[in-house]
Amino acid sequence: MSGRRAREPEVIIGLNAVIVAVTEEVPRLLTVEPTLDAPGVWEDEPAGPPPALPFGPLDPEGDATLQLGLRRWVREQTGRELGYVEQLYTFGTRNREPAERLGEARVVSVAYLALVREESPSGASGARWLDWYRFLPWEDWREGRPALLDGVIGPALDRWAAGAADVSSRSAREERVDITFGRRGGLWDGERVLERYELIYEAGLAVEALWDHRLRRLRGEPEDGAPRLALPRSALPGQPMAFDHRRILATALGRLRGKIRYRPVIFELLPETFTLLQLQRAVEALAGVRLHKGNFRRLVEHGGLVEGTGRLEVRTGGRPAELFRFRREVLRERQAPGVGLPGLRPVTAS
Amino acid sequence: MSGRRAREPEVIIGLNAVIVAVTEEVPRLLTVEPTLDAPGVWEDEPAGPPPALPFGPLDPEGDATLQLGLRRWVREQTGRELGYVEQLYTFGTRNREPAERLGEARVVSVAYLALVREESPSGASGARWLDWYRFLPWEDWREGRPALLDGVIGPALDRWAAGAADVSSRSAREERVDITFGRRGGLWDGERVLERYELIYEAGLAVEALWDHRLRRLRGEPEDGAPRLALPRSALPGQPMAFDHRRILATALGRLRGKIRYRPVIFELLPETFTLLQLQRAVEALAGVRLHKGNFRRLVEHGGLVEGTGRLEVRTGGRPAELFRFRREVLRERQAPGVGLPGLRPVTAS
DNA sequence: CCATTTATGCTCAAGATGAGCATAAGGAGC
DNA sequence: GCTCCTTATGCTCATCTTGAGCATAAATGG
Repeated sequence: MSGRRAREPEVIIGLNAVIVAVTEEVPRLLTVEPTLDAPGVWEDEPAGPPPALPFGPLDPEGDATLQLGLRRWVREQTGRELGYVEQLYTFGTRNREPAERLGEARVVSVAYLALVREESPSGASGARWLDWYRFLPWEDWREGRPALLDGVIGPALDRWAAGAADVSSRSAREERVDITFGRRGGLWDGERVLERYELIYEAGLAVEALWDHRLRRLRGEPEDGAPRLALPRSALPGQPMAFDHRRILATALGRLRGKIRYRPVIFELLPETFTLLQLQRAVEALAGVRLHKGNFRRLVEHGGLVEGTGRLEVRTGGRPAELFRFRREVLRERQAPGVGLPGLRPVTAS
Repeated sequence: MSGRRAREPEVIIGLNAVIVAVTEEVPRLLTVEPTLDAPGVWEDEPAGPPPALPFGPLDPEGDATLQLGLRRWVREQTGRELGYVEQLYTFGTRNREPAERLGEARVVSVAYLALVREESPSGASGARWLDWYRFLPWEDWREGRPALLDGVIGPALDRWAAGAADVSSRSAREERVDITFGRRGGLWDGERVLERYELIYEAGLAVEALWDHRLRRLRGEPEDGAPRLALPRSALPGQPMAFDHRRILATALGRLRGKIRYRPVIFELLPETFTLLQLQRAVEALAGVRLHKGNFRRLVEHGGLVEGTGRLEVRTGGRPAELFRFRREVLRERQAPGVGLPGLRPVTAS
């Protein structure tokens, strides 16, 4: 077997958590200040180091499973006990983490998605709940098609496609842009969040490309030319996150949007009882689109996903609404109990 | 940060590949003889060491990404260049791998799913293509409900549920069995493959439980009592695989069944052109159910997933069939182009 | 009392789906 | 050539599902 060395190079398993809550119709993300020091990488960032996802290393001797390791350090760092946790993806690209810059070790990160209910400010210092659409603003279509798409992103993607080396790679780029962003008669697919972020990154619309290049330089890696940003820093769409954390966030959002369609995970984000509008608003917050009220109600009520409690919520701003709860029995009745299929389509009127 | 030690314990990243092909309506899996030696673990196996999934370690210095590492050693070991590759899941439970038994290192395995077309016998020694339903026979409903389910598995699951410590944990077990295996009016959900395997493992229906326990003993781990098999070895459902590879296979099958519904991955397994029946048989092989011919045809033709070539296939055994090809344009036309939604439902008549 | 807001129930057309039937066009056996 | 068998292909039809909108109910704030 080639490539193996007598002295094994060291590997560290990192565990990243995308901890999500929905409050006041806003999908929020628990962020921290980046803990691993990365001198020089963010030195010219006007706002200081960008927000990072919570991170902790696996204890290879102490943690019996990866998920238990994640739960352990989230508990240690925030005092919070996680409920619903699901593995997202494992990121192993070299030089993702500044720790690698020192030649210490290869860092492979296993990212998890956690859904929590309450939005307590959290015990950790520097921890903050932030609207996740501030990092991926083009994903929020609840107020209509984001102006960013036509004003900033579209033209930059066109320039990127036009800048391809030859004709065939140009048409490949064009097709990729069309499919990923639903252009030219195509449809916007809410789940292609990661593909869109990666395209935006490649097209020079993400500052992270600069930082990544700086890290590679600091480590003396082979370079394929410094990336050029397509726009001045202040005009780039969305706020950046530390390291490759925006990519992880995009993975989480795409996965979650898919999952609410066929598994009742949305209830992990809601209180025990809720009105149907609260439920709808939570789904809309994740899906990033507005839904038809009557049809949504029919979907969840006739679909057996919820049942009324008989109690009323009076602080609705209008007629009082019945409080509903999740109906567990649906798990054995229906094949893929979730909201959607294909119900998750944008709506014109409410 | 608690739990960290001055001298970092070693970690090895393993890369596992579930390499799948469909030939002659049989979904096949590339297996090898287990390479890591595990003395004592399979000593009383009548048939010798069980088949294993191909495995290779990540080269932390040489491999720029995990997927490139996977592609590298598959190329090195089998001479085969992989096409479609998708990350499946990362398995990090302690003592999964016999290498850990020696106290050498913690092994964390990133499993990948690869879809290939041809079924060449492969260059590696000991490599074999095996029908994957031999490992998970209860997942194949193409010839009707597997007799195994009522004859062997069902009663054993009932005994397992009845053996719970108290009433509430018993009813929890019962509910889990009902949902996972679609009992008591519930529906069989083809995608819950992993959940079913895990239940079968817990209920003492998988030999792997014995091996795992043996490994823990050899390492001097805390034991929670030797697992008792629910049946004599020869009566256990399905053939075992080495280590936790049957679990990885179950993960792959479940993921693939889900994916064919909304992404056109099925075409990765077919030749450039194919008849509609070949396409249907391939889908059935993965989904494990028979489909309605007319409706399937309507789904893929009207759904714009395929287009006729005008050429005919004559060796059909009946009237010649038109050869079709995948229609790439569907990627930009449709939201989730795949076979199903909800089309993938078993059928009574053909 | 009225405008506004949210809740809830209902209708209706269009489209998708499940199931089956009928006919077409090959080959094999005689 | 004829019959039977096999697979291909086209079509129907009842039933559900979905998208969109309307009407009424019940709260609040002026």
